[in-house]
Amino acid sequence: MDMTSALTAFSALSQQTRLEAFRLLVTAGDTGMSAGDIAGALDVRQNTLSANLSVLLQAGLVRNQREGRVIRYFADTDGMRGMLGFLLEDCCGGQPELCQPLIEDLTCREGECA
Amino acid sequence: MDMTSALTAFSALSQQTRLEAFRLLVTAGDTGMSAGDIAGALDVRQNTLSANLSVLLQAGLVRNQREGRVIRYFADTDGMRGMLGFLLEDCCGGQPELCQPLIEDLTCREGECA
DNA sequence: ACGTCATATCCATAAATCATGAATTATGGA
DNA sequence: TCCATAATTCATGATTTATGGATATGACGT
Repeated sequence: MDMTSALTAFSALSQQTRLEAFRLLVTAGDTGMSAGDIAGALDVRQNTLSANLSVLLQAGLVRNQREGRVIRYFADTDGMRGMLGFLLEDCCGGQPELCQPLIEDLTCREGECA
Repeated sequence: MDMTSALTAFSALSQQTRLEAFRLLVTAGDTGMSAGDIAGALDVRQNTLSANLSVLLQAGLVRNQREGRVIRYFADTDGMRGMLGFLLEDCCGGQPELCQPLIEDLTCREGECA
């Protein structure tokens, strides 16, 4: 992940509809959601959502897949990882004590996870 | 962290000078950097950088502290944590298998850290 | 008090971004 | 082939954002 890609990713998440859509897809996990369902859930017009999804696509934060008439979208884990890695890159290498508690907090609490 | 704060944070990081400044501060850790040093390192005009730092401040991603004539800036770990937590919120709760590898990859490898 | 250095703020202009409506492509069923 | 549905693309006007010059604040040394 380079500076330009990271900027594109952060920029993509800096708009309400896109951030909401992305979080929806993160929650949906491997199941994903169709463009129409996302539009319905967020109460946004179809073309507006479509434009926003394509921004997320270009940013590498979501993937999509045609299923008949429906186009299903998924959060792209690799894209997220790249973005977050870029942000924290030298934090971990240079200043472990800054990075460690941050990671710990993100990790699931109380064994809820895995 | 609510939607509005998260949007402000992502928006703050979606501009090159600000993203560079923030990463610089992440690397600097507890030492922080003066506004002037940041401007020098990034080769940006003083007033432009000042405006950008104030955006990062408002977004809760950096803190600052006056030291005589100099104003020293620091990455705000709590702010970062809030932003990332918001982004991954229901990923962890709802779909552990999506979240876990992401966290693992961010965690320092090979015991380099801590 | 004065000069100077380090930052911040104000203001105007240039540039980027966003939601919308209209038109378009692609798919599946009758 | 014709129609309806799902989604995208395009052009536009409105809003937002970035930048640079000038100016203001605040702190230090003399």
